[in-house]
Amino acid sequence: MSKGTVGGGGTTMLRRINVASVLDAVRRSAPAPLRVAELVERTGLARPTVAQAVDELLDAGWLQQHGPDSADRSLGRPAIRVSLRGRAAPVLGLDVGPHRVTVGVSDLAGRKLSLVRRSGPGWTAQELLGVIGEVITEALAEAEVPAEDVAAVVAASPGIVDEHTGRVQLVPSVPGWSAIDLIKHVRGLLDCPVMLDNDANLAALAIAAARGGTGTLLAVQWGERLGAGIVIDGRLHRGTGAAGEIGFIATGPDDVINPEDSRGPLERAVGSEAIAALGRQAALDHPESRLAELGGDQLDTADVFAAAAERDPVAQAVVQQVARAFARALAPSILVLDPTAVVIGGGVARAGAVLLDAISDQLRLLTLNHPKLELSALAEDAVVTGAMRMALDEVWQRKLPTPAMTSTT
Amino acid sequence: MSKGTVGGGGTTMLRRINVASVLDAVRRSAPAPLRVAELVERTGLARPTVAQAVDELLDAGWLQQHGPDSADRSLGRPAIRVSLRGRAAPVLGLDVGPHRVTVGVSDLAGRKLSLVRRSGPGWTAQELLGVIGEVITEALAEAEVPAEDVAAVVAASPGIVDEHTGRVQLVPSVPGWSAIDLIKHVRGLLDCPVMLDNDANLAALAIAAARGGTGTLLAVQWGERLGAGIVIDGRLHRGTGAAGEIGFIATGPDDVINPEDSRGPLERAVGSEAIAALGRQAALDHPESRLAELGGDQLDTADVFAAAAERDPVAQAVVQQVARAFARALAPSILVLDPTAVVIGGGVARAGAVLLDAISDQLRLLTLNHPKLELSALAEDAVVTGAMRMALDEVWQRKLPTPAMTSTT
DNA sequence: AGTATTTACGAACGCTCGCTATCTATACTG
DNA sequence: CAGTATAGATAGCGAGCGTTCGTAAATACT
Repeated sequence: MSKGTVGGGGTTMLRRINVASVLDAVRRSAPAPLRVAELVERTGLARPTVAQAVDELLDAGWLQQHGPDSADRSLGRPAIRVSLRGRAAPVLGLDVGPHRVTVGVSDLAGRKLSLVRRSGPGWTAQELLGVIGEVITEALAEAEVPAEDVAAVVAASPGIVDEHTGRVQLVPSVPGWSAIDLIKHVRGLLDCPVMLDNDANLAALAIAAARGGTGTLLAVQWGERLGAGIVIDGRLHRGTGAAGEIGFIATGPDDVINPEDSRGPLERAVGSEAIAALGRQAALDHPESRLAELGGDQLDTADVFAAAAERDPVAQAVVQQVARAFARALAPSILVLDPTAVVIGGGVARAGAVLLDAISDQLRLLTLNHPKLELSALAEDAVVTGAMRMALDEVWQRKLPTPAMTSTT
Repeated sequence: MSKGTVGGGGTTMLRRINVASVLDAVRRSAPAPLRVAELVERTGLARPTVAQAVDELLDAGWLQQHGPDSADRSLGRPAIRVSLRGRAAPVLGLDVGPHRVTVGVSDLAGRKLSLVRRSGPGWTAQELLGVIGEVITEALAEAEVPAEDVAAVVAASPGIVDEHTGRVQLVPSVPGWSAIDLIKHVRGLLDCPVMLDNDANLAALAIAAARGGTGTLLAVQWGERLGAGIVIDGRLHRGTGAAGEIGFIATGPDDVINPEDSRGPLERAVGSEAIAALGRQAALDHPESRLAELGGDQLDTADVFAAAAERDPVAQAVVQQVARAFARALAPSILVLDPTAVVIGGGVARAGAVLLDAISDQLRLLTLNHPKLELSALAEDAVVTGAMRMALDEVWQRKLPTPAMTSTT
C-alpha cells in the first residue's frame, strides 16, 4: 500500500499545492501582514486562485484578517490584509538541565509568547519531572495558550540522543534521569508530538536561524561540557546520531577516549572547570599577578578572562594555552567541514574578544578558508530558542503538503 | 520579474509534475523495463494519465518501447513495456591528471557506455588539452554517441575548485594548467554545460552512489595527495568550497599550514611518498628485515605493505606509525561528522587489510560511534564514475521539473 | 479447432481547478 | 460632487485528471 512517489495526483492535489504556496508566502513575510496583491506577486498565481486559497486558510484558522492599515494612506480602495494566525499552532520548547529548567512558548510565526525559567540547587529525577510540569503550565498561562492547542514539543537534553527512540547515551549529572520518562511525562500533559534532541544541536539550529540564509554553521557550546551542532543550509546534520561531539576530541598525543568517563579529553582540557583550574595554578605560581589579586582562592573561569582583558600576562598565557588547545582540536574539523562560520556559545563565550582573538590567531595558522568566528548573540536562550525552532519546523513540515519550496525569498 | 516561490501554477504545471513523476518512476527501476500497470501502481496516478505521460515521453525520446518479453509467459494480452532511453542524454565524465587522462561516457540510466584511459609520461598543459580532445572523441566513438548529443560534462581536477566560476586554487603538478582553459576547450568540442569539481568530491559521490541509500559518507582519497569528499544523504557537502581538505590537517603539536606549499602537513606525513620514505629509512636501519629484502634501494609504498602483510615487524611498525598518524588526524572529524562509513580509496588503498585494521584499531580508541571502515571497491575508476554521476544528477535536475521526490523507493 | 478467460490498451464522459476578462465596491482627490 | 485609482467579486473558458466502458490480444480449457 506504500505509494512510492508522491507528487502527482488530481486537481485537488494541485489545489493543495497552491494553498500551501500561499501559506508559505505568508509565513515567509511573517509577522508583517500581506495584501492579496502582494501574495499574487509572490506566488505567481492568479488573483482568484489566491483569493480562494486565502478564504480557505481563513476558514481553517491559519490566517487572520486585519483591518485596513490607518498608516497606509494610498489611493483607492484599501486592501484587506492577512497575516499568519500564530496561535493556530503554538509550539513549546524545553531546556532541561540539572539546575535549571527553561520553557518557551512560540507561535507559528516564531514570535516568542512566553519564556519561563526556574533554577534550583539540583533536583532529583522525580522532582525534576514535577518542576517541568509546573514550569510548562506557567509558561502556557503566561502565553495565554490552552494546553490542548500545543502542536509540538521539542525538549533539549544533554548527551547523545537517538532521534527517534528518544534514548540517551552518556547522560550526565542527574542520577536516575531518563529522557524516555520525560517524553512520556510531557506527552501526558500535552497531547501532541514530543521530540527530543541534543542541546548543542538545538542551540545550533537557533543560531543558524538567527544568522539566516544558507551555508554551513558550526555552533560550539562551550561550558563545563563541550559540544557542537552542525547546520547545513538550514538542516541539522546528525550523522548517525552523535555528530558534533567535539568534547571527545583527543588533545595530547597519547589521549584516548575512556568509555567509562562521561567527559571527553577536550572537555577535560578546556572545559570551564579546566580553565578555572589552570587559572588557580597560575595564580599560585605567580602570586604577584593581577590574576591572583582578582580571584584569590575562589578563582573562577570569569576571573581568568577578566584578568586577561586587563592585559595580565599570566592570565593571557592561560587564555593562550586554552585557545591553542581548542583551535588545534577544532582545526581538523574546520578543514573537513569548511564552514561559513563558527559560533561559540555557552558559559565560556562570555569571555568575549580576549578568547575569540586568541582562537582566531591560532586558526589562521591551521586552516585554509578561515571561517568567520563569532560569539553567540543568543546567550543562554539559545537552546530553548532552538527547541522552539525545531518544533516549528516539525509543525510546518507536517502541515505543508508540498515537500520543497524554493528558498529564494 | 523574479517570481519568489515556484510550486503552483495552472493545470499544465500539474501535467508536468505528473509526467516527471512517471519519468522518475522509470528512472528508479532502471535499467529494468516497466509495464504501464506497474507505473500506475508506483506513481499512484490513474491509468490514462500514465498512458498519456508515457506517450509524451516516448515522443520526446526519453523512453523507448520494448516488445513483449518472451520470458514473460503470463496470461492475457502482453503488456507494452517501456524503459529509459539512455541515449537520450548521454553524459561525459573526465578525470584529468598530469600523467593520465580518463574519459567515461554514461547513459541516462547510469550504464557505462565506454571508458577510455590514456597514460603518458607527463604532458605540458598544451599537450594535455590535445590529449583530452583525442580521448573524448575516442570515448564517444566507442560509445557510438554523436558529440552533439552529449547533455553534460563534469571534469575532475585536483585542488580546490570554486563550484561556479571554475577557478582552481592550489593547482599542483602541471605547470601552466588552468581549469578555465579546460572548460573552454571542452565547451568548444561539446555544446553543453561543463562543470568542474574536486576529484576527491567526485570519487566520494561515486562511492556513495555505489553504496546506495542515505547516511553520511566520508570518502578519503589517499595517494601522493590526500583529500576527502563528504556525501550526506546523496548530496555532496562543499562547505564554502574547500571541504574535505584533510591533507592540510596538522599532525605534530607545532605544525602550521604553509600557504606557499601546495601540500599540507598530513600529506607530507602519510602521503604515499612519505610512506615510501619511512620504509626506506626503516630498511636502512634494519638491513636484515624482510622489508629490506623486498624493496632494496628502490623501495616502494607497495613494498612496505607487502612486507607488513608477511608479518615483517619492521614494516609493521611503519604501517603502525602511518595508521596512527592518519587515525589521529581523522578522529576529530569523525567525531564531528559522525559518518555512517569511512571509505578509503586511491593508491594507498591497495595496501588492503593490513592498513585498514591498523587504522581501525586506532580509531576505536579515539571515536564514540565507530563508523564502518572500508576500502573503495571502485579502485581507479572512482573519480570518472563520480564525474559521470554528477553530470547525470545535473541533467536530471535540469530536466525534472519537480524539485523533490520522496526517496522511499 | 473453437470458446472462455484474463490482461491490457484505447476512447468518451464528467468533474475540479486555475486563468482571463469583466464588473462592482470603496476611498481619496480636485 | 464627480473623477480616478485601487481592490474585491463573478462569469466563462480551457486544461487536466479520474472513472467507466468497449476493444484487442494472448493463453487455457473443452
